[in-house]
Amino acid sequence: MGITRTEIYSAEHNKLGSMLKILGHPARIAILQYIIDQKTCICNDLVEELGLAQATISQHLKELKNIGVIQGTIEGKSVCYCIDEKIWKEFQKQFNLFFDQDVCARKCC
Amino acid sequence: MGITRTEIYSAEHNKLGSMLKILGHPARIAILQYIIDQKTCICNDLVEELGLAQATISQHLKELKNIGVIQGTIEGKSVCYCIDEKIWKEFQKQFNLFFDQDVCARKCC
DNA sequence: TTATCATATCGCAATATTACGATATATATT
DNA sequence: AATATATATCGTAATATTGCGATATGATAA
Repeated sequence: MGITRTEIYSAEHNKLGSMLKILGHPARIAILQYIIDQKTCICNDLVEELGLAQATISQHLKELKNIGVIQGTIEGKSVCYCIDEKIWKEFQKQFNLFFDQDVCARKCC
Repeated sequence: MGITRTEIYSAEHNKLGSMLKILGHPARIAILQYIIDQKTCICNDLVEELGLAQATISQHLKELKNIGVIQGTIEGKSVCYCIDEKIWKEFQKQFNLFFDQDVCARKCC
């Protein structure tokens, strides 16, 4: 136990689930918001901005990179992060495909 | 460590984060999809449908209830679950408010 | 009342996540 | 070359999550 039984779910549900899971942390939402606000890439302003340790920020950035919503390019001695617009919009689309379904109950509730 | 430092984030980010976190599990997505498909309420068809133990399904249902996306009403000896349309749409709206932001990078990437 | 369903809760083991200090790596500056 | 700066990775402690068997609860049926 303790391990999610991904083998019993559809690929779509696993994919959507893992994307939502990664977004489901306030630090990662705050990081995304900061990147969006600054428009341009940022580096370790995040450490000061959020008040988390540098190692922790780096770890969150890695997870966001893993699902593809951000990308980082090396800029001199720092790294420039920005939103990957394509993945961002694709994810939003998938989310809305799920949420646009008719959720009206028939019998009870 | 090990505990998410919610005190350093805005209420909005914490709220959005916890909603996304709960949705970020394939079992809970599969449960929601099943409720949507059946339109009417269901009970422990989910145990057969998903192949998870009854205790596990019950726990996932509880978490979905906690964030308000589903509600359960007692129907004789079983419980009728359905989507709470109001919360559902409200959450979709909050999600899209976040994702509709202009994510275009200025300088690099 | 007793038996039988349906669901919830408890307790626990396995595993995952979060956070951080320490250290590694890689580039820029002196 | 030596130093400084920015970021990544490692190792680890604290905590959270997942899943399940066992048991409790609560309603219906016999």
